[in-house]
Amino acid sequence: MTFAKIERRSLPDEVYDRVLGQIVSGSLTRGQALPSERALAEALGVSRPAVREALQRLTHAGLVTVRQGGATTVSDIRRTGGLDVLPHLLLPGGDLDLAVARSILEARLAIGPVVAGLAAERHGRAAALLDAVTAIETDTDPVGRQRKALAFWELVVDAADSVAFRLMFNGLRAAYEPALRALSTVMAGEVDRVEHYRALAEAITTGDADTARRLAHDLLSHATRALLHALDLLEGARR
Amino acid sequence: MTFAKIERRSLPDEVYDRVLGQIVSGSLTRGQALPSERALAEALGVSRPAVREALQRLTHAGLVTVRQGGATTVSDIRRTGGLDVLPHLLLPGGDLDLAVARSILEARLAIGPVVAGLAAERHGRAAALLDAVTAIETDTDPVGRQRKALAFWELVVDAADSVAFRLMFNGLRAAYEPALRALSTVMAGEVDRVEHYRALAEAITTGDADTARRLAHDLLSHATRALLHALDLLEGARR
DNA sequence: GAACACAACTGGTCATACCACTTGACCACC
DNA sequence: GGTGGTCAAGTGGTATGACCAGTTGTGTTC
Repeated sequence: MTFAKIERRSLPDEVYDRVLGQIVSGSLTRGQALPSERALAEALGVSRPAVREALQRLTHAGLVTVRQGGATTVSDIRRTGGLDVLPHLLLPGGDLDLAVARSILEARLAIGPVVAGLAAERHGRAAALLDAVTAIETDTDPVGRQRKALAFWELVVDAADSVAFRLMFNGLRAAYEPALRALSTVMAGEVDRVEHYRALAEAITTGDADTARRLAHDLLSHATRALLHALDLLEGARR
Repeated sequence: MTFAKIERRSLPDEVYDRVLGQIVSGSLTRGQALPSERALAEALGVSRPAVREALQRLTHAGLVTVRQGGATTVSDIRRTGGLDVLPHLLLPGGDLDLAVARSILEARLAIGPVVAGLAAERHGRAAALLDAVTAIETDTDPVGRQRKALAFWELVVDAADSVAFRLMFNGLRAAYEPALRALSTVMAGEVDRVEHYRALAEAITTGDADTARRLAHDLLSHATRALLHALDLLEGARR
């Protein structure tokens, strides 16, 4: 019997999720006006500062446009949103959006090999990488393995010494983490190939950038292909 | 004589920038405690709600950790920050951080060809892309040209039909835009090659993914090389 | 039709009060 | 010595009300 940390939810966070959910689900569309802060506060049964905090957060996430004296309007997520919206697009209403999942896996596939190559050029630390591989191997739970794989990639992206890739990784990880369980079938063929991770760690620590790129690509393309295959099956079932 | 739009700066935004500046400059380091909301409000001569809004924003940007009843502490930007921190890292105190600039250009170089390839597979719209190329050609101002090139790439990333890449593009653009002038020397060799953009638009609209990838890589690697060259010169001057 | 004034409404900021939680100190009990 | 309980002081979280700043629509005047 274990106890998990209790997740605290502040009122502005609840308001943020409510409004964001309406935007993502399409109930609130681009250009549409939100109720005033006062009206929203009354409707949601919270104070106006709570609504303000949520709206400011939505503003900085690029999801709404606020004008003093005027109505707050919904922005075009794709034009102005940032990576932190991605988790909400991936699991709208709790179900996996396959197109979003595909785009995440495509992005990983584009970035992973380059990051691995840079890490090899800039020399990752052998001990930490091998420890991370062992951690993947040791964890037999599908979700746990994915977490361990993420920890491995965190070390790789740190070794790449690129702040842009590092911050991107943070955003992609944040998107992916809520979907670990939903994606575990698709990801199994990747995270179960421990020897591949080990070889990648080896290539990085010996500075073999070409091999690192190739191995990373091999490793990451499996899940992308599995998802595309699942998408094809879905398309087929639809006809 | 033209007039530019007056940029409104809210008080919470000013507080956010103040605190973020301290974090980015290293005056406030990882794990360090910030003053309480009340103390900070008094020190900055603003109300507590303004400070709250700024701190909540810093929290959601992954830059500080707030605990009810306890002190707000500075987080590790690289571990928890998102892409929206990137502009602040690129131009800390107004001067270009070359390592950050390099990482942005490396990221572009990794992503651009893949996005171009996807756009070709998924067929970008010819007219819009060619209009965008004409806009690049027509604008002779170095900064303006870069803006037009960004508009071109926006069309490309839209044609790629990948929300993950699209949102990433938004973040990278936001990082890059404040540094257009500072980077214009490095970028000139790229944005001045209009015929290259035209060929890329052609490859995308005819669905030639391999050519699109190659052209995108050629196009984007120039600035990366120019910057690396500048970095080498700086290294040499330091010895 | 253009310019102006005004009212109503919106967002922006502040002050104050109170609640919820954390931390440290101290005490009691086993 | 270790555990649990209580209390005070300080922190963040929330609400209310007031007022300021900006926007929009309407009516009036020229």
